[in-house]
Amino acid sequence: MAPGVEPTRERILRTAFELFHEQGYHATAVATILRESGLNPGSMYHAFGSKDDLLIGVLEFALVLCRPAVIAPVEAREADPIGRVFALLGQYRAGMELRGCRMGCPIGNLALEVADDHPRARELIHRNFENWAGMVGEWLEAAGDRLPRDCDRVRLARFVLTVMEGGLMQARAAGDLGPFDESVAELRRYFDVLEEKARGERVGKAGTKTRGGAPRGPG
Amino acid sequence: MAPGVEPTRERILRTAFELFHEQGYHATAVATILRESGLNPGSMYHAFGSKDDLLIGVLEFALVLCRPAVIAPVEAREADPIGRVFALLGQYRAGMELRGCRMGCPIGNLALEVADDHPRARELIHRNFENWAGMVGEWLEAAGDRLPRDCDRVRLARFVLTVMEGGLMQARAAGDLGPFDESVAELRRYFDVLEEKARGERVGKAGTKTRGGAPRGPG
DNA sequence: ATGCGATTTGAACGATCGTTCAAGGAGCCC
DNA sequence: GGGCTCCTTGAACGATCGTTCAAATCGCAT
Repeated sequence: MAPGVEPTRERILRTAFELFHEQGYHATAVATILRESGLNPGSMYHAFGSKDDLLIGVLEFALVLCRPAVIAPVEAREADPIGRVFALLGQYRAGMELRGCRMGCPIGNLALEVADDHPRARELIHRNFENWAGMVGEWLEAAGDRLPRDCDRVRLARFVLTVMEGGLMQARAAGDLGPFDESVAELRRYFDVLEEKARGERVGKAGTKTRGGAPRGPG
Repeated sequence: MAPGVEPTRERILRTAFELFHEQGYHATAVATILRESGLNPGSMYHAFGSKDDLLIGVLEFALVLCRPAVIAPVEAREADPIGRVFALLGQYRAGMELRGCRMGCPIGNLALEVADDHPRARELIHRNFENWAGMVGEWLEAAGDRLPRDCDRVRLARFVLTVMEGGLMQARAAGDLGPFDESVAELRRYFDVLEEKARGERVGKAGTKTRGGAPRGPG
């Protein structure tokens, strides 16, 4: 293959991913995917047995794409683990703003449109969510004692996803980022409370166990 | 019209509402709506100019249905204003459980499927959300000084919707109510914190004078 | 050059999509 | 009963849907 020429399979996947994100699964015709990717039916049906198979491919594609395309940019820009959570939310916000409050989350959209009818797709959507939340969970683990001892990091990470998806949905319906911003603000307030509680736990611990000093650990 | 015979228009609306909820908008064929409602194309196109018009009708229908079908049962069962919030979430949970973690919220589904392409539908979905959150907001207002003074009731009501929609989405993807329950548990914890803070404000107010700024009048 | 599997071409298919409309009741006022 | 309006009937339409496949072409080892 000549350099710079995208392999057929990936070209279809990328095009389909974009179109599913823009229009949804059912509203996207195979003919449109072919036109946008500049390919013929036979090429697509050589790579994917059906439109449903293509959907599965797209969801596997998204699973692979998540860390490099979504998580890594945030980690590059923001070092603080809790700061990263809100930087991630800010990144989705920026995307929505660019697109005029349209489209939202590509996985979330498919979740509500196809999860009930395509068992394999449902499973992959679930894994996309778990993958996303798992990476946020790593950040929350890294936050260490800045979060309360009894705070379930995995659960809190899923909650971040909950707030993001719910916020994006309402922002899209409103045609305005207000509902998203307000949801994130409530989440921020929740995190503030958690961090404050953890601060209390640290000074209590410092008094009885280790030497006194700054509540924060080593930089 | 004979008693007990449902008017054509309402029969179509109810059938379409159910099918849109079960299968989504694009996946539901007009022919299916006609079959399920036992009507002919001409009857439907006499009442609604197009499938898109029917979608609008369904969203107006849902707007009217919200208080009697969703809010009223909760208010009948639970008297405590904050208890009502979680009773409402419990009601959606029960629905999801009955349906084997399928379908989710009928409005939320349409929000992600059609909001971008149907401006009038987007507006009505937005009004459905605002209506729902407005009623939850009334409960939060009624909670009076059980919530902190600086707690924006309207914003918190939208946050409840955010958590519900995000939780339903993940529960559907997981095929399990776990993610919904965990999201609601985090919200419960948030409410606990807010209520505790409000308790602190109440004893502070009863004892010493509050800090600067215009003190609020009696709730 | 030749042979051969992998890939692409693009016309064509049957099914289903949303929609139309001439014809025919149903109910009601005069 | 006649006439008018409102509503229903159901066959049929053109468009578009996802998909197929025989033929052509490409990539490459021999």
